[in-house]
Amino acid sequence: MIDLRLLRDDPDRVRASQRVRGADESLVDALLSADDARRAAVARADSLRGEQKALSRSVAQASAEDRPAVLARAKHLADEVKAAEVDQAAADAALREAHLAVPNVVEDGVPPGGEADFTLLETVGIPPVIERPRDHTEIGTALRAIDAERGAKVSGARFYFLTGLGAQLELALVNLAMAQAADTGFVAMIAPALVKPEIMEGTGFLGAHAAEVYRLADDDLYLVGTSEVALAGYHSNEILDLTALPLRYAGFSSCFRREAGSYGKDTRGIIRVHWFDKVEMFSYVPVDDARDEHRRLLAWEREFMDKLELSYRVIDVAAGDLGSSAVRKFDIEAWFPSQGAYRELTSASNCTTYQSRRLNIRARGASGIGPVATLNGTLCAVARTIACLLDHHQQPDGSVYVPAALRPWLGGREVLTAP
RNA sequence: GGAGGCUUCGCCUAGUCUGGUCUAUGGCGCCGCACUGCUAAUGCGGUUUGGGUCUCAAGCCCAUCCCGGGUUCGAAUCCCGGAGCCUCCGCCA
Repeated sequence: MIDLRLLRDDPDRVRASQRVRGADESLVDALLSADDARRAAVARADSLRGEQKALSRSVAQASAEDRPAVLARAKHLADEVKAAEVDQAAADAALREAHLAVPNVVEDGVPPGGEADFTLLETVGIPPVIERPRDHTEIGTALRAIDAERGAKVSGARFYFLTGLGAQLELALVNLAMAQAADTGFVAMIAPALVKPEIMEGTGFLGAHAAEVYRLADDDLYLVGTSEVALAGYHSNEILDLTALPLRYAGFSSCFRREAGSYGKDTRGIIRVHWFDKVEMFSYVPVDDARDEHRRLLAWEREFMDKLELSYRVIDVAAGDLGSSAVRKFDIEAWFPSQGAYRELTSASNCTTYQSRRLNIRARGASGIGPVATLNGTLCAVARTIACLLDHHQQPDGSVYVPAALRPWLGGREVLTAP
């Protein structure tokens, strides 16, 4: 939810944000009028309620002969209050709906446009030159690290087993990511993959991307699509101590995505799957520090990429591709030789106060209680990272080079070879 | 899954049976002031959270006693539904 005060004071800024997102500007005016309507309804109900309260109090003191008349008036007033409260509830609901429909106000400098309109910030490393590169599915199958066929047999398309070296590789990546996070001051977390509706709603994933989310109807729970969800919900309905910020968590959890509408995309291998594990960085910071924290998250993501000795590029995602919560998003795309293309491995988003408002997370400081900013960044989305490692570090003899940073977690192994 | 108990403004707590100055008691903590060589102690005052109004200052008003309904002129209090925690029984990795 955006700040209604900002909306009232500077609606043009919100309109401009909608424009660069390619989103509907009229939503801004709908929100403004819903806000006005709600305040009017609240004022009316409040004053009626005040009147009724005063009259009610007088009932006990009224003399016996006055009482019936007072009661009759009070009863009438009670009906009016009830009607005003119905109006207020409707106005509240209308405001909330209009409020949820407006995405976060994008940061200055974000490129306008859609998916293809990103700005290239930097290219790091030189993509390896490989003659007739094989893709990760072929390599992973030969190493008996990935068993996609049995994944499909047991769970369906876009499922897989990591076996032997593949399983060890996941554990190594998770360990490496968690070790880096701990060194950087993050609190390690193993987070639930099932969350309540209000948490899912609060993180903004039930808007435009609702079709992506698995829902367990029998239990009214959602499967998270990213570890960010549980980490954002962790402090929901809390007032944090401003001096205790930043609070930084590194969460490990499974993530689930329906991949609705992605038929035909990345059908081979484990690049786009219904389930994968992930280590995610999540920060709660003072509002003024969000921009800097965003750059820090990106730097830590790059550090991890460098440890994996991957060549990659950093892009500034265009406004139309941001998602409702983020004001800006930096993606790291690593080189996949078999595809001759850079593919997204990590993503760092600054959600400013958008999620914290929805989840009712605030901070108490010297100048009172105020909002906090939340940010998230991928440290390691395991399945896709394994896919990239196999592809990027493949050797002519079919083995796979193991980056030095990963070796301690793989028993010192320098190359992966078929067992 | 079954039975019982509990949930009050940061923490603890009074109030619930018997509806009405509950505009929620007291303690702890915290903040301010006073006193005092300093600290401590003591005294006085303040201290839930959100919303509305407003010269966005004070003030005033409304909501808030786990959540949602209901009864009533009036609900922390009565009724119904739900959640969480605790104890016991059953089941279970």
